[in-house]
Amino acid sequence: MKISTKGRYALRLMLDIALHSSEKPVSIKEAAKRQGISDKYLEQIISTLNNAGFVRSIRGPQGGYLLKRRPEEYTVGMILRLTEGSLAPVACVEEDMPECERMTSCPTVVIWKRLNKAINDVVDNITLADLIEWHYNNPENYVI
Amino acid sequence: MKISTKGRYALRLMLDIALHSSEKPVSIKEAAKRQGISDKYLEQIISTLNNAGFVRSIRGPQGGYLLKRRPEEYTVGMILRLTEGSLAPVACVEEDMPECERMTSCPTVVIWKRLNKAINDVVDNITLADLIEWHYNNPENYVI
DNA sequence: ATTTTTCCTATTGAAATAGTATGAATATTA
DNA sequence: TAATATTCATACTATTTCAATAGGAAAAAT
Repeated sequence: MKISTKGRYALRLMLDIALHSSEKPVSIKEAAKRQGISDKYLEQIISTLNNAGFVRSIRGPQGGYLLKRRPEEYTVGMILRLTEGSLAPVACVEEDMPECERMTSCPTVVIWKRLNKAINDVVDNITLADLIEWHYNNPENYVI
Repeated sequence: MKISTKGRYALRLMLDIALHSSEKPVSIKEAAKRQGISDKYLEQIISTLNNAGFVRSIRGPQGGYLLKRRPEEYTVGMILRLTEGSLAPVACVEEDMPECERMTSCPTVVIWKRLNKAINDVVDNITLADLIEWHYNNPENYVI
């Protein structure tokens, strides 16, 4: 029941781009350094974000990445699902899952349905804009 | 972000014992057959439950397992945490975790805290007794 | 004594995780 | 136009986790 580095790094990367792309695109090298993450690994992650159209890429020197949309248009859920895959705690409550034949009599499915809803309610109601706002409201982040 | 078979099987096993031990202990062979799970694998799982004192074992022919306490005394969370380990979505929000040094300025920790709370709120508020009750309230389970 | 059960530990194959590595393609700028 | 900085694409690898299997010892009932 863990969120892997892929999802966590993707979130930090999106946030890093949001916070640092006001003047110029954010290169992976730059973001990797700031975040303390391997740049080769981040390259793989940005590729997923890029292919999904979450960011726009600019090649060559001075190139890098920009968000395609405004921060309020990305939920944590969108980013995690893209990079992690489904967040459902068990396969049988995933979207477009052919119902398991003992679904109606399964004594535990109610747990998974509730858990699934609880997880979705959290991740689908926090946006990148929220994270940015909280970041700026935290005095720690001015002590630089 | 998946619950593994260990946790899911442990839950089904506890429920199976709860439902079938009124007259005699439930043997692993029996439970494995009913649940359609490998009995050797279930043996490993029951051993965890037994070592934790969740069940009482009786050896020899006509032996098997009984719940140590009443169904209302076991939450889903107790069973899942025992068999799966911590349910925290990331390590840094686990109990007795030495705080990560950038905790106070971490822009994503708020997500993990909320997610953790949402997960705990679900699993710590469903007991085996609830599962049993729902089971009996489901007409499907009488069509046998 | 035989059988049925739990108990204990080791092994295994497959998949997922968390990266590294290599190099091509593209664009900037000197 | 050459050098450089970047993205883009793909392959590889080491480690760990997952989901069992396997084999046999110990205990208790008949």
